[in-house]
Amino acid sequence: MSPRKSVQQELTREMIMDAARDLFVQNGYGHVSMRQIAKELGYSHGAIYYHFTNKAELFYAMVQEHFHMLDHILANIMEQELEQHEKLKQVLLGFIEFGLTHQSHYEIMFLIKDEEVRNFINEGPNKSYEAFAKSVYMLCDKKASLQDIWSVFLSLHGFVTHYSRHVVGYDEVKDLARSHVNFLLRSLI
Amino acid sequence: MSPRKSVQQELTREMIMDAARDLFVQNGYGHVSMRQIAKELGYSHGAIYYHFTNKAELFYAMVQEHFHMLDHILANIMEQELEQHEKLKQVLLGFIEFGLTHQSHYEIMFLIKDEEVRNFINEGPNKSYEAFAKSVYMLCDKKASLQDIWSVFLSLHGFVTHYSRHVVGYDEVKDLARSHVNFLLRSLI
DNA sequence: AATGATTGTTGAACAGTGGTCAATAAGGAG
DNA sequence: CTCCTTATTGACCACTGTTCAACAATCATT
Repeated sequence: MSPRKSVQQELTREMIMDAARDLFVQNGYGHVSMRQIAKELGYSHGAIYYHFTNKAELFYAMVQEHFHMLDHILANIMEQELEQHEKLKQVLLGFIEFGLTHQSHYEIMFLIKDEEVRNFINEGPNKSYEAFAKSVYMLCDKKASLQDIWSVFLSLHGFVTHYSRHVVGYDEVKDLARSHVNFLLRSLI
Repeated sequence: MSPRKSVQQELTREMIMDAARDLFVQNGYGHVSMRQIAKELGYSHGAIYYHFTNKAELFYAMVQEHFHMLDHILANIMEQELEQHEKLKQVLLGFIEFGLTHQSHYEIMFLIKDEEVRNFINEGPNKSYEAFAKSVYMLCDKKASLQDIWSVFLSLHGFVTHYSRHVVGYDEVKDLARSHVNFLLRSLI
């Protein structure tokens, strides 16, 4: 039974997440095993369970980062100096771009049914959605109903989900995204 | 080594699919094992592999049935005597109802990323979508663009996907579905 | 009726999974 | 130089999808 490593290479949450992120982005949630991650790091799989209780917890830790990322992207767009209508368009496109650029993370954020993972997801989506909804509401001169904003979200979600499934990058569907957003804006304003 | 069963109880594709359907509807694709299905049937799991090459093939066989079901639902609505506008509404609502009533099947039809399953899926979705698109096109007096119809589909897909994730039945979101459909129709016509 | 070929079922085996846990050693504190 | 906490290991468990040699039941042919 070989012992633990010396302190300069002690395993950390960060290290695990970094390794997991890479594998995860390449293969998706379902196709990354704890043993793979451990191997990548040069540790035994048991070690990971010292730092994370679960596969689910490990992946959700990464997801939290990405909800923040989404919030930032949105906030950035809001701070730009653009015509209101154009800004609204950018917000919706920004959501799609985020979803298709971080497909694997979008998957856990909004797609995974796995109860174990979902147990960790509570505030994340709600908070992000609230920021999204508020932005859209402002950019519509407060003329849009909450239900309509919700419909917009669901419709963007549909776009991302569909093209995520066929593993397409954002660039490849930029034009379609634009057209979709225009379609949605037509009934929003 | 116990031998095979006598002919009155010989295993068939139908029998396997029936058992699989039940388990699958209850637990979703990822949480049904071949051994479970075999147990349900009173056979060893190896026997299933005589009739289906794969778990993926088994489940896709069921999915094909459900694409036909979706087509029928659509065709039924089209045959009803309704005002055009109302009929269009029913088509869109019909899609959502189908998706939320057969969540597990919708999952494989439109959601699963698994390459193995996707290898079997080729014509199914395309054919169904074409029928859907044609219907919508007709009911709009041929005034809607193909891109808009595609956007409608993606938006319905988003609705189903979202509420599927939270395992809600159609009845519980009927009103929301209606509101979503109205939102979409507003920019379609 | 006997023989042979085909068809269908079994269960052991394989490589993989997530997760647990006793054993063990490294490093710090006294 | 002890004691204690902390981190790591790897055997182990129960499970997964899949393969396949062994074998029996059935059908076809002589």
